[in-house]
Amino acid sequence: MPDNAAPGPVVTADHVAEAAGVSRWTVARAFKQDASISPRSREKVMAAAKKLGYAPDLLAASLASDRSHLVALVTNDFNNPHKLVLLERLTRILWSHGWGTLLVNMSESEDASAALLAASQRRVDAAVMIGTRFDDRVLDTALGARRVKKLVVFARYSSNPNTLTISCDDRLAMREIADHLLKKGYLRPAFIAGPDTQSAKLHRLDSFLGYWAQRTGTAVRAQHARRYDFNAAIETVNALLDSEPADQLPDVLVCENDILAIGATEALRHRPGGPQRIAVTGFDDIPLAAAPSYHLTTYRQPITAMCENLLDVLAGPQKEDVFLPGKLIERGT
Amino acid sequence: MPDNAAPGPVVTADHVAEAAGVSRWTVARAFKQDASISPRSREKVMAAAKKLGYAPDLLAASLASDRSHLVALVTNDFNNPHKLVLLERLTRILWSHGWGTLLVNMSESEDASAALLAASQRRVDAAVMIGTRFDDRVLDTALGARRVKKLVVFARYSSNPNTLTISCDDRLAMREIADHLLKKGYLRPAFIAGPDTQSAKLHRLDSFLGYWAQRTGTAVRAQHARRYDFNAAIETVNALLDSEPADQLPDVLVCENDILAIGATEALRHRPGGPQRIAVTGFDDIPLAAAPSYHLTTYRQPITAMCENLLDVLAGPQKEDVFLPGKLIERGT
DNA sequence: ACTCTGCTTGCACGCGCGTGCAATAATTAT
DNA sequence: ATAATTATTGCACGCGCGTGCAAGCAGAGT
Repeated sequence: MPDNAAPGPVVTADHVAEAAGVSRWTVARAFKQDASISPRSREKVMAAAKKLGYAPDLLAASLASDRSHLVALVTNDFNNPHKLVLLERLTRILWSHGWGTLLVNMSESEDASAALLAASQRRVDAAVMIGTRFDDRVLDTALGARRVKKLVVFARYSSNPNTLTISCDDRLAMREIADHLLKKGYLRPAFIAGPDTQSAKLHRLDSFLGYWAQRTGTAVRAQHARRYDFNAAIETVNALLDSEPADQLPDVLVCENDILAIGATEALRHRPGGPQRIAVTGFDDIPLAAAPSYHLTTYRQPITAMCENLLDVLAGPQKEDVFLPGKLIERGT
Repeated sequence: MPDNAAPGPVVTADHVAEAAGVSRWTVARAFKQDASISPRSREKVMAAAKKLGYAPDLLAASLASDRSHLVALVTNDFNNPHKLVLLERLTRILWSHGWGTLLVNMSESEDASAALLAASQRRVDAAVMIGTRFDDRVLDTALGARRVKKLVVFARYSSNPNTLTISCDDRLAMREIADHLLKKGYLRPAFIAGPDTQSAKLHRLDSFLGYWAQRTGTAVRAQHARRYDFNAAIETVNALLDSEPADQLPDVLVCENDILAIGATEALRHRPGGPQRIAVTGFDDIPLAAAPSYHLTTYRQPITAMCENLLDVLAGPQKEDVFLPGKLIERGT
């Protein structure tokens, strides 16, 4: 905390330099992590800086160094509370390591290029698509057109070779869920999927179907919701149940995420013919999943580990795609 | 869309100038809204810019002009899905008007000064505290120490004179809710409040109590939750109900926001002695409030109007605090 | 005392663009 | 046709700091 705030003109490194009796560059060194500077000079500088209330101007630093320490967080799905968890973790961890986060909303267009252009005009060091639907093809043009140095796909998959994926291991996750269901004696699961599955941004559907077939030799029925929200899930579940004879109903609904799972629970609970006793599983472990009314068995993504991987990616040169194991959260199912 | 992406060196205004056969400053003018430039030059410049894939560097522009067109969105409550609605609306509207949004997480410290310092180092033109709890006293030191040019408190109240408040009109809202309840014949409301009320960041509690007393002459019991989340609400409601004789239970729980309301509903539904038939109202109209299981009567804040007011504040000189009317959403209650 | 090594400091130059004014070209008035 | 206006364009300077190198300095070795 500065001893006396200088409400007048902005304090620059020059002022500090003068006050400390050193050159401007020594001031810069004092603020740099492992710069060659004597402890004595650093102390002098820091004292002067504190007195004047100086803090380096990151904007000017960005321009000079060509590294902004800014990353764009790009999203287009603001309906899912899980986004909030991701945002909280990402912003907290990134800021604590010196990265600023620009939040970019691409829900208007479904077109990443506009969002990435905007981000690149701010000179971000990287753009992170967090849990977003997007067109894999536009990424190339967006990358080529403007200098987005790194493009990370977070909590989703992309097969674009210019992109880096950091995600939960969906295949493993679905196998764990399937194993859990088999152990509990369920025999006829149905899968409630969302729109992302269709463009292979998530591998939950095919992983589950494949593994279930492998273990039981039976096929699983899947139904797609139009959007990731309660109401779409309710419609979808009703359509599913309406289309099956009463004696062939599924005994568990495996949902691509918690939003769909909660919608599914709602649908089952308010069926025209009275509540249905069908189990439900979700994915993400949003706070509501733990509420007594749902008590949802779900799967928690390793968000902190994913964020730490992101830090590595930001720091170093391009690395390989990362798929991390999450954790099955057993509740009511 | 650039005709052919230039993957090599970054395209600057100089390159465009050369390609268009004009000076660099004419290029700048072509991109400026109402600059004095002939239509012909602008066309030439735009054509060249398109061909080269040029877009102005906002970072350099910020440094040169001392206006970054960046605003910091500061938050510390990532548990409430309503934040996501606010963030979506704010980012969409601000970006579409040329403002970049820096998302700053201050959930670590409860201390705005660290967050504001970080923001100021990025030279934001304004910081917006969105629905945050904060210590009113630190704002001054934070403002003084570093140049945060404008500080806006969004969806909360602040009495700090150096701050601008843009919020829903809580007083009016609670009166509407009270009127609605009276019309429906409720007689014994209880108020479930959160921690913010204690520091007067919200006026919902006292507004409701005051107005109810004025209209009925009876006092309303209030109970505070420790945090804004389901579980805290569940505890709080159970404590409230346990402390009252069975024949003096409230007939409606008026909750400070939807999170508390949903927790309250959960608590009532899972009471040890069986479900309680007590009505619940909320505030914010989060998506879940519309789910069939809750079908919550609640109050929708005028977010879009609030965002447009924010735009005015960002564009012009400091204005006056703004309190906008929202809308009662009548559902199950 | 002198040289060599390694540590510390100073500095010229540039990052890409905005501002304000001066110079030039296009237009209109006389 | 010439002068008076106005529309358009060019330019020097600076925003605050990083980079890479060269100069300065202290201690170790001989």
